[in-house]
Amino acid sequence: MTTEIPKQYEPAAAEAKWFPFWESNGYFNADPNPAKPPHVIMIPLPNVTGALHMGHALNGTLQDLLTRWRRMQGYEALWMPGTDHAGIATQSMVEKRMREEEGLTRNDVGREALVERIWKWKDSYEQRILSQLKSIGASCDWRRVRFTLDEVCSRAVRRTFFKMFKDGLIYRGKRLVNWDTYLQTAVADDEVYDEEIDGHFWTFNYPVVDATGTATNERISFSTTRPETMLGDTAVCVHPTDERYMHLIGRHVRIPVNGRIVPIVADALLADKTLGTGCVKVTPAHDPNDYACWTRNKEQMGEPINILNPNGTLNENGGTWQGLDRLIARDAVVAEMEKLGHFEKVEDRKIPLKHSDRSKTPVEPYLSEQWFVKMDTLAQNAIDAANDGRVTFYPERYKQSYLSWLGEKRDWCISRQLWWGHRIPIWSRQYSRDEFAGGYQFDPEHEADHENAGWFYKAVSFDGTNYTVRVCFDEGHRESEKEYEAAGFIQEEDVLDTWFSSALWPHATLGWPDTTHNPPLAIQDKTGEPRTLKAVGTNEVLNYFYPGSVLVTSRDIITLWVARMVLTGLYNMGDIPFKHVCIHPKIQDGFGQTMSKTKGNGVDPIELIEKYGCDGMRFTIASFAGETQDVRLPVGYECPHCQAVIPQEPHHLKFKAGKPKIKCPKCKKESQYATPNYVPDDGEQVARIVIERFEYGRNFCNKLWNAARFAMLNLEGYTPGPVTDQELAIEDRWVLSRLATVTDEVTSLLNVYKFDAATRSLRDFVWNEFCDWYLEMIKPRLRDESMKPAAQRVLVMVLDTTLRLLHPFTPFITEELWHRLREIAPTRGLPAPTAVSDAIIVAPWPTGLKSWRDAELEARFQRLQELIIAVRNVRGTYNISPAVTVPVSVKCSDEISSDLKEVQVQFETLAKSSLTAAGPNVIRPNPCANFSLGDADGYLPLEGLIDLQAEVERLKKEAEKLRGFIAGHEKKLTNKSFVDRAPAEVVAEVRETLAGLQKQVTSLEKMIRELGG
RNA sequence: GGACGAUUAGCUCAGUUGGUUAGAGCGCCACGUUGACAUCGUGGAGGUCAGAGGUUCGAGUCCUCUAUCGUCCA
Repeated sequence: MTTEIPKQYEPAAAEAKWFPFWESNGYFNADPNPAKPPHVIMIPLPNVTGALHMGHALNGTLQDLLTRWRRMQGYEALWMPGTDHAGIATQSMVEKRMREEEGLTRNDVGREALVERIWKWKDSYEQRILSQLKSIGASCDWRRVRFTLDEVCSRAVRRTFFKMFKDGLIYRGKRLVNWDTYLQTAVADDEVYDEEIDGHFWTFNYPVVDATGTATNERISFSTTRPETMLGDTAVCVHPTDERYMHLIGRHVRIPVNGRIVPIVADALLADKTLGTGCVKVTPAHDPNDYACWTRNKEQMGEPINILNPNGTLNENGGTWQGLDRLIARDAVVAEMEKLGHFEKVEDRKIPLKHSDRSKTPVEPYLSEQWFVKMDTLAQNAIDAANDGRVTFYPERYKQSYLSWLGEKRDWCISRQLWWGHRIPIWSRQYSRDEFAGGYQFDPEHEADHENAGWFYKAVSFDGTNYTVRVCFDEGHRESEKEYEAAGFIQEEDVLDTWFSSALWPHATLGWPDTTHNPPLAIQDKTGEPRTLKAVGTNEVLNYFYPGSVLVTSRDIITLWVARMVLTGLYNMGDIPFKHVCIHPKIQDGFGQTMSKTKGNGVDPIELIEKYGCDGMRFTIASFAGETQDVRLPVGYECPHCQAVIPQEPHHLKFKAGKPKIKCPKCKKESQYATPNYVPDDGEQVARIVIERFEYGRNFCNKLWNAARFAMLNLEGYTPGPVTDQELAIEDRWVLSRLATVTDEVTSLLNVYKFDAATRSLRDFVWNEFCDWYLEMIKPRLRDESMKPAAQRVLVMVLDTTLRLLHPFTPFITEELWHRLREIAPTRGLPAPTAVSDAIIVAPWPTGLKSWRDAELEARFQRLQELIIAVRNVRGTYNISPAVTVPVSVKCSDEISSDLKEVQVQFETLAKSSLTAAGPNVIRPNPCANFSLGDADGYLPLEGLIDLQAEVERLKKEAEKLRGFIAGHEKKLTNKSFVDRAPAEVVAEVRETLAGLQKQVTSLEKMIRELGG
């Protein structure tokens, strides 16, 4: 060994060294390779609105873990990286900043300039995100990085839209959106927030009319907070079983302010008998609930009536009030109703109102023209794929949310009134009936040629007055597009929903729809000749890597994303995009709130990596990823003055003006603290974020480091060579048996994505078995020249296998140790050694250890451990100085005694004691300290060191505990139904345990008597 | 309103198909720096498994209800 081995693991050094090593050697790259099976993971593309937090770190860690594991197993393992343009979120961030910093709106700068600004934003965040991913050790094929708006992905979007339009799956329809009248755009549901405002609650009535439209004496009363919407009413609605109104159902009322006659409909979902008058007005174009009611009662109500212009003023349906702002019109309508005698009362009321997050103004529900994808067949295909098991969810229960959402088959609204995104590739023009009949200016043959060539599709619709011609082009026909533009065709202003492009991610990133070339690499391969095969005229990358293996994501996008990927994969590729869907927990802060960018409670993984090391972070976070629970990470701030940890409180997360400070309760000093809301002053000592749970992983890494350090310090003179059965000590056979078991466990746990159990299994093995017992037990042999070679060989083999098992979890430390170990022991293994690989990242995953498993030996070994622990227990109880070696004699069967003699030397190493005698004839010395294990009784003659009175008490207490135990068992056995009905082996087991307990308590009682107790 | 999940030690979580008197890490107490590791070692204290019913020979585990929390969909 030439290099010093530090006493502490230094993560930063290993991280800086090994990531570039892996990347520059091309170990992350995956190319079609017929000699290997593929394993493919597509990253859940992070959006470019902001930096990653611990939720992403968990997601990334698991994908990397799986990728590294499969790579070691011999798969051609591709982990495809990339980012998402996230339409509305990104555009609104940029618009907001532009407004705040320059006072400009998007209309001031125009479409092109805005989009250019957003690209700049994207570039900087994408870089940040990708570097964060690299910091967590992500072994993505970085050459293949994609972005949903890049050329490759855009082509896929364009083709999919074209195909769907041509197949009649895309149509134009009306939909209620949240309309921001200030910014004059629709905003998504997650871009609005609720706020209570002071408002009014008016009650009016409408006169009921007879068949001729003449008012009767009856009136029907209702209440509203938005009287102006009366102008758009298309019905009033009552509950079908409301006795006050049942006789009116099917009759009509007249809206006094505009004279329109509308029906009285019955709808149990909208009307509530117990609220107010029990009757409500229905304005489908301006209220989501009313709109839903309209969809159920279309035939009676007629078309919804939109009364608003995009800027919030009344349109032509406002009659005399046309052009007035809706709020001014509101007063006018109230006054008119009062004048006409239909006003009943008004009261003040707090009204919850949706506001646009972007303009902070109230949004209006607004019926607008949108583009939709028909879901019936598409959704059904995706449902079938999950039902017949082509797509499997882990854990299984998440299949339900997938199925129930798809089962609704609600058509997918894909248009967004934005500038950042894939612009809808439809050009349209209206023709009057005469114009259209007078001949169509494009040569039909010309169009037919385009259509036959497969890149052009035309759809004509007629609304009774005008014809609308819509044409759709596939990608790559700009000249033809220009021809149509010259003829007055205009391209749609709207862009596609971001999810439309991310739905194509699994095949778009592999180059679809280009089936004749491999997809271009985003970054040129620095490792020389790429391994990509050079067959001509096919897309081998797509052929080889599709369908993918597993999608790793969190449950909140099962509907938005997972379902849609399956649906488009089936539609475009005729095959599912991935076989497994692994749903992992969500990361919450200490208050049970999901970490998110908007809440400001996100913790940057980089902070934790700096503090706990990348591997420590990964190991900890992998230990969270099990079947059920979401994970809480209580956050603290470390006082820069005294290092005390100050727990985070909710107010720390609220945005405050100025530089927020935190006061340390211990040293009473104040300091600025790290939050996503502001940047601390330069040179200021900042209270950094700490999450103490991550010490778990950091400590584990340090333990591993030191175990390996110990091993390497004791490998002087190591020689490779076979190890014979005779050379294997009991601890060797035990540790190998345990290692074989753990290897099996970890492998099968990873197969079903139980990362938490896998980390536990590994930690327990490394810490509680390898370190606590095995390393201690081989110390004597390592000091003995004749026994050393075999001990070293076993030690090296166990360490080697352990490192490989750990590599997917903790890649950096294992790579570092692998290289250090390789210097000393480049050839190793049992029973006969072989040369090891250049790097652990490409070392084979451990297999074939089964023959080492020996359950009987493990049981014998466990008896030895219990004996050692019992001795330690006595030492602990009497606080015997570690400097003192205590004598122990053990009364036991010849069998146990022979095992004991084999490990006699271990009593010194493990319990600082000397085994003076063992066997059936051992006589109990008196006075002494005692323990009983049932089949082995131990005596420690410690006159002067122990308090006999206390010893009697201690044994009595122990016996008492056992008697309780025994009572429970006896009770069971005297219970006839238990003996009769429980399975025989369970009854036998209880009998056996009881016998052992009785033996143990008998021994204790004897000891107590002999001590005079 | 619907669906899914959670509630186990002071904190954060395990607990496989029901089967000894329920485990881990951190924290806490005592002792310890002997040549791998104080980011450590040894020993210890600490839980009527949210509450109430039920099924069963036997329930943390299965069923019903209640309470609280989380998430998604309306």
